[in-house]
Amino acid sequence: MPELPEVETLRQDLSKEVVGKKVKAVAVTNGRSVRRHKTAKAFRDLLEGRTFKSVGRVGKYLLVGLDDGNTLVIHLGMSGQLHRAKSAKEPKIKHTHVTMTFTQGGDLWFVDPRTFGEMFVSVPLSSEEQAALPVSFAAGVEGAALRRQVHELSELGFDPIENMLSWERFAVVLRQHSVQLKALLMDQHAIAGIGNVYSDEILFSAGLRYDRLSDSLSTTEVRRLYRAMVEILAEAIKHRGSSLADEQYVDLEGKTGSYQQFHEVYDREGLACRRCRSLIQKAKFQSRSTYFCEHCQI
DNA sequence: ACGCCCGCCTGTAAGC
DNA sequence: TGCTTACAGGCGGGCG
Repeated sequence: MPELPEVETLRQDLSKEVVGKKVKAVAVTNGRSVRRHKTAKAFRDLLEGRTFKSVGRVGKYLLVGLDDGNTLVIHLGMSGQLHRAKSAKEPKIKHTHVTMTFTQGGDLWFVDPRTFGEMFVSVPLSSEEQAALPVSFAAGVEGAALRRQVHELSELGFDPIENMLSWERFAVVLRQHSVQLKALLMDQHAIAGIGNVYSDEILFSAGLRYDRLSDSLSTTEVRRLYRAMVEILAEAIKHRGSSLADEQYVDLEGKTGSYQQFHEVYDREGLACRRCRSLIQKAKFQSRSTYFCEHCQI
């Protein structure tokens, strides 16, 4: 479940913990986690001996800049975790699929029970190859250089924290499609980083139903949605993300986030809406659960 | 061409 | 009590 706020929390911690560290050894114990590479050895060879220079993020992707110009890309999928181990002797965590050991000491582990997550090293394309790429609508906005460097991510939409559009341009994105709001918020090609949890929280905060069509909003409603998106995500980052009962999101040190205590709708079916006291509803939307307040969201 | 939905996975928990 | 089944969902790909 890690979405933008959880990934951003990890990005902040990683930039303190691993920037400047040199990778001594990489062990892959489940090849599925590095499935974009032909072999686990190909992945290892691109990482061993490299030094981590920076840690960026686009949407739900972590981008670790390497000293040779390549980028280590990490996506946590549903159940991925990164764990900072003090040493390789620490008790193993079940479902640890990739282990990195640093020359300065300490380990970074990639743990992922459901194996939807992945890691890969992205090598920049030649200028001819790059010219042949389809230009995503977000290209040209601030920060697009980072995205172009990782061509695998060239199709991602704008990041609402790193590269938020003006509300007027956001209105254009909404009017470009005629799609239900929750689908648009979760569409990574349009907006990068929002998943099932935060889409519900943003829509409640904006007072809009999940099934309202994106091109049906008044100017006031567009502004409310814009404000809700920025505020909810920023607030969630401040509280180090959400840790839910089954998802078990934890940070590098194994600590949970605390934003779940501020959730207004997600996983609150049958509980009273804190704004109007009517009961929070649960519905199926595109074979996914959706929580909302029938009274507060129109 | 585009939108929907399955398959990939495992752990947890409800239900019979 | 113990087994089976449903559910959780990000994302790529396939099908309609």
